[in-house]
Amino acid sequence: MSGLAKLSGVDISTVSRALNGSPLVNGKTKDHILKLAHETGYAINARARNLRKQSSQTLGIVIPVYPGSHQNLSDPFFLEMIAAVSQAAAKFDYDLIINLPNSPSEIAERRLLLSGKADGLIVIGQAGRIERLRSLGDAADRVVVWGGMIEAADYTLVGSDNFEGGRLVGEHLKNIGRHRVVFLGDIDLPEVELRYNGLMSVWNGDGADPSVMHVRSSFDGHEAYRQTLGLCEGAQSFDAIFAASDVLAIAAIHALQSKGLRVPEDVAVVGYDNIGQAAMFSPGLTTIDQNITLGGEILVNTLIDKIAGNPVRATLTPTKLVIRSSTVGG
Amino acid sequence: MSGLAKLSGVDISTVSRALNGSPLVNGKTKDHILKLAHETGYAINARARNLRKQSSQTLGIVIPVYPGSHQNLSDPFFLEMIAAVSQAAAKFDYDLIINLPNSPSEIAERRLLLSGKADGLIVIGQAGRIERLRSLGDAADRVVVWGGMIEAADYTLVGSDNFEGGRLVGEHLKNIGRHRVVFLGDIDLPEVELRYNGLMSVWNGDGADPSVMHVRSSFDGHEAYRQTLGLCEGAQSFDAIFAASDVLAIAAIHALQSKGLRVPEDVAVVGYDNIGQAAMFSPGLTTIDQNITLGGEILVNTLIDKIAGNPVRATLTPTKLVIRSSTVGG
DNA sequence: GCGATCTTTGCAATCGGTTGTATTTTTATA
DNA sequence: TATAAAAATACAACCGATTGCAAAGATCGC
Repeated sequence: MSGLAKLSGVDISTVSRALNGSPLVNGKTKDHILKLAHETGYAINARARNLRKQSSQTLGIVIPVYPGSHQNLSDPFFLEMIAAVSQAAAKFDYDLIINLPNSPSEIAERRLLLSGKADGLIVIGQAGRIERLRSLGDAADRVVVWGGMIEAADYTLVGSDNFEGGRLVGEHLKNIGRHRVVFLGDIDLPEVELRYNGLMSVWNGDGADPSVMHVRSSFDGHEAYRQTLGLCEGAQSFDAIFAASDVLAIAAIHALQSKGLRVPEDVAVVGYDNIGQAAMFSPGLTTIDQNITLGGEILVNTLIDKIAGNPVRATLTPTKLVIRSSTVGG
Repeated sequence: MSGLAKLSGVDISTVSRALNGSPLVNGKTKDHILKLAHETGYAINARARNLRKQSSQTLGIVIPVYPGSHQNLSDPFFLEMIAAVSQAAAKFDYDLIINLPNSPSEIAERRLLLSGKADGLIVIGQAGRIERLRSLGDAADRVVVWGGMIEAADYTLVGSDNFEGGRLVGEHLKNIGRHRVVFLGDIDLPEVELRYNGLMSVWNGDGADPSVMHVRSSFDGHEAYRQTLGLCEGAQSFDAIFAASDVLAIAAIHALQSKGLRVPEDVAVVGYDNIGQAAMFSPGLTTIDQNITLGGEILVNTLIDKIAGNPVRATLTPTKLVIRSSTVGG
């Protein structure tokens, strides 16, 4: 910038104003400076600007996938969320720093904020970290969490309507006459519990005689595979599986087929997320679409609002059922 | 930091040295400062430090997925690569900025570098941007590209051995007696051309009478699906498909099955990448494993070497065939 | 016990912008 | 033409760390 100042014969403060489109600069002067800047390929030094302006035009996204968490980053859900958030942030000229903590206790998230590397943080999922999120203190002003709506949260939450998602699945299964449903997932996780509650709500109080069995599985496909095999070997009969994610559903289908069961004739299977591959794989997967792209946009909009000091409240994004007859037969 | 200086009664220069483990500070003084820093939750201001040190401890990763590129970020390959690079960078205490250019001509990559937001750049894939990569000029000192080894590249390349990958597939198909092979992909892309060449090399000069047909498809699953349908309706017969990515292979399988063809009895299918879901989906997919995790590590190591001014050269990561009998029948 | 040497600490410049305020130049008004 | 108002530009402080160099304090040898 001092180079540009010398070239154009004005003070660097004028160069700075010209480059930032300030109305305090004469039109001709501004054009001249802009031309020189273009010719010399000048780019404003972000480090200096960040220091002076006390901001970094960067958001952080925290993906809680550490060794031993039984979920890895290649779960398409996370990856589609990263894409959605990145694209939304770009619209505001924000860059995105991605952070994968190495352990549940790591405080890399706060580090990003306190050190000023990021102006705000998007945390994907609250499982196992609710306490820590609640103790963010003033840092909470610059954090938005993706997750199921829970009472205990005093931080800003954005998430899809997990209860409604579960309800839609329940309704659909009921419509196609399935009554012995297995819920595959870990209901200790807030989002999963809400889906389970939604499923259960369908049969509340009516005369049917459904049975819903909970089979616990983390979000790891291999665990779901083993659990489903065990299920097949057990005494309980069932005609449908509602899995807490598409990855789990696909693993379950694989396990069922390896036991000679037909999908959907013997067992209907429904997943959750509608990941990009869900439609492409065979059999195509019936699932709940969380609209991750919209979710990412709302996360970013909400966070930028918070950074600007505007009050925001928790947001639910809509949820819809995507039926592919190959897994639910109807 | 000036706060810490006041608290501990020393100059901020001493605080700085203590926090950075300089041997120029008395042991007791250092302990005292560290204790205070811990108690007050102090974190070094990265903005100021970056400005002064002329570095940002941040790498950028550029994923060339723009509207109209017929490939979207949810291709698990990209996403697994992001994970691998992010984890490798974390080992060196580097953060990772992810950049998704909006158009092929966008210069966001240079912007990250010139503005100092990133110390170096990892570019995933060189398709359609070879010229621009070649014109990086001195910026090339801080750029590493993931892609197939091509002569024209005067920038640093890291990639898996695409020729060998193609050769392994060809050999395998030959071993199981398939001779009318369809190559599904776009051989105008350097990486894909190498895979194709590897495939062709298997039959060079020997007495067999194979036919290899090239069916062009971008990396978009829907296009591969349509192309495969067209193939089934065409006059040419074939008993194997080698697809340039797992996403394409899965789409092709889906298309074949919708036409009543059996995989692998009628048509064997092989993919490329070994994405995490490849093993889980049914039928499990035979494919080439590029070892993305290792690739990500090498990318980061190489880039950090370059940033440090060390000379580096192009690197090939190994490639291996992963056979799942459900798609190749043997 | 005193100069020489080694530790430890402080001072001040620096990184490259942004921005409040002062100053100069231009334009408008009387 | 003199003067007030407006526009354009320059000056200088500031953001919060790092680091070369000078200075102060501690230790040592003789």
